[in-house]
Amino acid sequence: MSTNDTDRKPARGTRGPDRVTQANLRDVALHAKVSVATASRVFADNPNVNPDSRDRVLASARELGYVVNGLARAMMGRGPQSIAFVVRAMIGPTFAALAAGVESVAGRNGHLVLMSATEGDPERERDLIQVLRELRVKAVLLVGSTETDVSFDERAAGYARDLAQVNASLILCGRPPVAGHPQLVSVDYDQPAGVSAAVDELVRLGHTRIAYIGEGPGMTTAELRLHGYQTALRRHGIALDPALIRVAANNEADGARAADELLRSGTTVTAIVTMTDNIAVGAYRAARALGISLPDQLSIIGFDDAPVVGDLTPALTTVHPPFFEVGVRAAEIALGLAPRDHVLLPTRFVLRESAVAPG
Amino acid sequence: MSTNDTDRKPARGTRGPDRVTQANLRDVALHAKVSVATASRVFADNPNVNPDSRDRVLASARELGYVVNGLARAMMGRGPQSIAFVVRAMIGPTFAALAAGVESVAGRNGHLVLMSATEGDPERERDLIQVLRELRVKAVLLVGSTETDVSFDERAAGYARDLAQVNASLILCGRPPVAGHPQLVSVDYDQPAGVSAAVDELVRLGHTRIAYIGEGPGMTTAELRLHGYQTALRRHGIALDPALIRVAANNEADGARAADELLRSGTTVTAIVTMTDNIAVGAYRAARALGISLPDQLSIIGFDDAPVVGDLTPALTTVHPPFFEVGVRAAEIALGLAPRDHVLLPTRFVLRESAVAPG
DNA sequence: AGATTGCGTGTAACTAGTTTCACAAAACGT
DNA sequence: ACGTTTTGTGAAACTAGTTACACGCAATCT
Repeated sequence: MSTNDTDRKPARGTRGPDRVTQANLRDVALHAKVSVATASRVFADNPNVNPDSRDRVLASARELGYVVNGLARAMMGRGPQSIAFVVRAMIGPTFAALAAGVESVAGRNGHLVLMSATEGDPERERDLIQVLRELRVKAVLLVGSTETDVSFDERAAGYARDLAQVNASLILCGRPPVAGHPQLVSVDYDQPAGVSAAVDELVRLGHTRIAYIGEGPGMTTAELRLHGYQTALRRHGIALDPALIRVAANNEADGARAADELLRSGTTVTAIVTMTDNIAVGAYRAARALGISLPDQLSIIGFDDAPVVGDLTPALTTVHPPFFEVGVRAAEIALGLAPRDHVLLPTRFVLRESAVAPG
Repeated sequence: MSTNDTDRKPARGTRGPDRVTQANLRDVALHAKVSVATASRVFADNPNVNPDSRDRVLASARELGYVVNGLARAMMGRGPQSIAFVVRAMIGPTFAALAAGVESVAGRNGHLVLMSATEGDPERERDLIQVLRELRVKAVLLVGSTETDVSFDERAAGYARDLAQVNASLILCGRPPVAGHPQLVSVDYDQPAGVSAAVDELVRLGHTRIAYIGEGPGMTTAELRLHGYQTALRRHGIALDPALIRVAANNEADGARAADELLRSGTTVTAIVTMTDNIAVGAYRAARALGISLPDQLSIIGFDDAPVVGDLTPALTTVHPPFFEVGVRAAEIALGLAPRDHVLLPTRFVLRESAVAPG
């Protein structure tokens, strides 16, 4: 035994010169005069260990500053697993609420959450999923609106296949199931229904000249919300007027620009439904700048129920999407706590001051 | 060789019955008729590999559906490392901006970001850091306001020590350095200076009865911002009136409650500085409800420059903290791209409509 | 008393990679 | 043609754990 002892240099690994080599399980076992197996059992909370040995191992661990190597553990399929949260950009309360929902479930169940942003770059997306696959994450949540073209559908199906290879799953959050690939589970909120509810309310109030401002086609959220507007109007027997549909990027400045153009176009408009609260705020600005009084001369309804919009003048009527709940449900599926079925959560229409009967 | 072949059962590991065992490097090497060492070199992008062997290995890998095991790699100190982002709660644009800053740096440098919430529970915080330590993260960013008592300071120093043991570091974000532990690096923005700038502007406009509404003592952000108010008043030779300092939780409803009590207390108040925009929005509500006209009868200045507050009526004057930049700088230190020095970033005063000369 | 059960433990074989070292063969220089 | 480098490769020893299996010994059961 003593030969074996001297045989082993104090720091076996010949790494960096300054880096004090970390004590490992072997060192602890040796110091506690037990086998590695017994030492391992102590840290794995295996009950079949003599209390005496356990104490010696724990004491040695403390003395040597031993910290279990979670990576070695993970390799054996032990220890906490992780799920990945992949989003286009970490922006705003939407991201925060979704992330919080995911983390709350993961945290409660001893899982870790990896968060990454793709910046909309498919190459980065692909690289990221490759890395996550190598790290054997349990699931990848692909969060948010995505391109509506087939290229995304195929990409996503490829990711799902690749992930399945390592027993991981892909879950889409905040966008609907992919057309040709029903096995690709989606957790979404009913975006068209949300916008339809807004239109319904305006029609009920007596509006017929209802405009829509939102992003142009290409992304799921843009198309779904526009679609909600169109189907609601059709359902009410109101003809779609192309002059009433305007394209704007999802920010206040461009929303203001689009609203300004719309309001100065000469077309009669008594109400505007916007794709997002951001655009609605832009519409407020444009209307104000043109001397249009809100809400009596123009009703505006947003979407997202962002913070503070309820304190605008007039308080913005909007649609509240259950972002936190989407995160929760997606995480539950990711962890196998819920069946792998598509989920479509309802939105809540929030009637405030900005929608009234036409003047 | 054929004996060796049959000797190995197709699925060596006797794991779950349905789970098709993953091909590993040995399988690939065998299939490509090279040694594991050579196969390893192929995936490690080691140039000393015959193109012919490389092709055979890659072909075998494809055929067997081989995915490098990143966990095994990580154990060897290869592959992507990760940094952890630990926050009290994943709420609002503050969290989002900080997270985005961290992720942008980490992502660009091939690192992964683990995000977790403590919910303010020190036990969960401790467990979390233990897990992160075991997983050999490169750094833990402890984000946001923390308790001001010594218990936190000691806890944090303990975390730093524990993390140092595994060559990881602790970085505090959005709170100042810990008093007795200067080695504990902090990345913060100048919170007192931000509030002071708000007070300075109000004094310049002619206000002397300037109230403050914010959280009570106990957390760093609450104390720093209040302190900025107090020092600015003192600097201007204005006596501190305890009746002008009100406590409110950081939300609109409680901000409204506190503002209501203040405005109905009989004390003269011509301006309110609030700890956060949330509270400022509550103050708007309370003032409105009491028939006080904004901004001519009452100036209000917030802090955080949350989205949409610039579109309130009147547009909220506030202080813009560089949250994204804080995240960036913290991540740079975490990755060793910047020196381990304390960072204190400036805030930007955003003058809008809610602060005017007293009526 | 003899058989049976069960606890505690160690050996050795796993998890899946990387890397050092030695050694051959090919390429290059004289 | 001969020595020297370069290149490519494989065996084996590492990274740091877990765990199946066997075995000794003590406690309980017939």
